[in-house]
Amino acid sequence: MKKLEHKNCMLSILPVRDTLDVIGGKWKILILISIMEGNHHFREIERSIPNLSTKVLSDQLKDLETNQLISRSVSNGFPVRTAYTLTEHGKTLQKLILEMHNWGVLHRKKIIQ
Amino acid sequence: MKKLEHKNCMLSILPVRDTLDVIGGKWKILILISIMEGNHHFREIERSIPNLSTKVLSDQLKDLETNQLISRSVSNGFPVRTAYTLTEHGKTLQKLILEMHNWGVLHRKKIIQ
DNA sequence: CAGAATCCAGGATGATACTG
DNA sequence: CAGTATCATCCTGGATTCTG
Repeated sequence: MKKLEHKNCMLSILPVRDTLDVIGGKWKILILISIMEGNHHFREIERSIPNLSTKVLSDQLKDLETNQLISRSVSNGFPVRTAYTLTEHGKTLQKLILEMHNWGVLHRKKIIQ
Repeated sequence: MKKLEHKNCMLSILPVRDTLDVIGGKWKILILISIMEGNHHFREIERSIPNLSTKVLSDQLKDLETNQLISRSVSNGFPVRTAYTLTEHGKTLQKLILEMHNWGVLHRKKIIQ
């Protein structure tokens, strides 16, 4: 079985890209972690993450909901009260986030020195 | 121990962000995987990843080298022949990439249905 | 409180041509 | 082959204001 020239590796890559689409970017993981750590309301999440604007938070929450990582529930009182929580599917991300955390720590050690 | 209002979770988040800075974005992981799979020369890597332009590849390779994930060696012949390979540090990413791959597969199943 | 609507700037990305 | 140089473009992200 000969090795191909410039092997095209898109097949093995697509799932990785899917993952990055869903949790990559500047804010998505931060928002997920914030919710995991107990922040459930819009302003709560917003204030827990420095430099996060309302528009960006709003956009990102929609994406996360579309990808079924979080669910949104709205109270019927006034003022309106919403709550964002992780779905079961969202919870499957925790292991991956932990891995990313660990590697980040390792990398910082490696680079700083 | 009372739970804080809008708990600020930046401390637990910084390492995750480091990781995303290093391997996030549209191309970095694809390039790493391409090298892992046996593509070592500039044109080889370029052709293995659809829609990747030479400028972007060049930029990204520099970033990866700066972060000590890959190393670059140049032959003394003509035409010039370069080879990119994973460093030991770069290899520590393989586990994480595998996790991302697995989660991507899981997620696609979840969403498609 | 929860978010939508606008508007805007800067960086990331891309296409193409060129050099050694 | 292995890139660099330029220039165009897209798009994320950010500031601000406004509504229910």
